[in-house]
Amino acid sequence: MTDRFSAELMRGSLDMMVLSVLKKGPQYGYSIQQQLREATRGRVPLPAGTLYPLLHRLEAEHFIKSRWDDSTGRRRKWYEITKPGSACLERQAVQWRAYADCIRDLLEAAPGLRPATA
Amino acid sequence: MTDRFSAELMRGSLDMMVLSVLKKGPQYGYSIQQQLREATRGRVPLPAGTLYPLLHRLEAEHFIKSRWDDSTGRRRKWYEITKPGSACLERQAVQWRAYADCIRDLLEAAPGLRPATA
DNA sequence: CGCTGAGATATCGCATGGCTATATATAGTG
DNA sequence: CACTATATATAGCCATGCGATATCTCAGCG
Repeated sequence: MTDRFSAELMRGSLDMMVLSVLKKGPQYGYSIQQQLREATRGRVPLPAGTLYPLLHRLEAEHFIKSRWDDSTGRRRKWYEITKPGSACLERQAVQWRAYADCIRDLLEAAPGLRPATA
Repeated sequence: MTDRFSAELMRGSLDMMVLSVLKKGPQYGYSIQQQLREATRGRVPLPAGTLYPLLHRLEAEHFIKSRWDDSTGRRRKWYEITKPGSACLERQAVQWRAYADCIRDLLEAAPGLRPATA
């Protein structure tokens, strides 16, 4: 029931997910991972090998910026969404909603694929 | 406004889209391409370099089966969805709806990202 | 009749990006 | 002390969408 979503399915939305988490406030990598996992009831585990390269990419594109916090024993790199990042997120959200509607229409046009309630 | 959706966004749903078109009845490659483009108002153009390898892959997985029609001058390869293909499509549709709901929740949880109507 | 554009399929090679495995280091717990 | 959780990072693999390119047929036009 609550299996994780397939990697190929999530591809293309992961950036948006991470940005949407950061939109609520600064976070460090590990906490983003946890928040996403909890918010999706375990269906988006976002492994470290995906998360960190993704954050580096977003930073290289200036959609987020980071600073280290070495004050505690655990080195943490805090990330914050930038203004271009917010704009990008907004664009992605708009595009995503249009896409979701598009797919929904396609699925409903195919026989025998109506949602369970039908 | 009606730009095509980004490749990365569509990745992971293309198989499902093609299967959902074939669910309505047998089609040949070129006609699948046209139907998808029209049904999505040009936002899913599905170029030949994507379409044909995709069809070969689906056939290798036995989700669709094909036969040539050489009766007309134009060689056409007709595709038909199989029983396993229908089952696969149904699974993908269920997963996709769950995923879409999941993303919607994430986006609505982020400040300033509510749909335009809000 | 040759040219052009649409119809129709196919494949190569590149680019993107998610994942596993691995590495490193600290903190807390039995 | 061993083990788990916290915390970040990278190399290399793998899947797949796309542009470019190649064939071949047919319809229309001058």
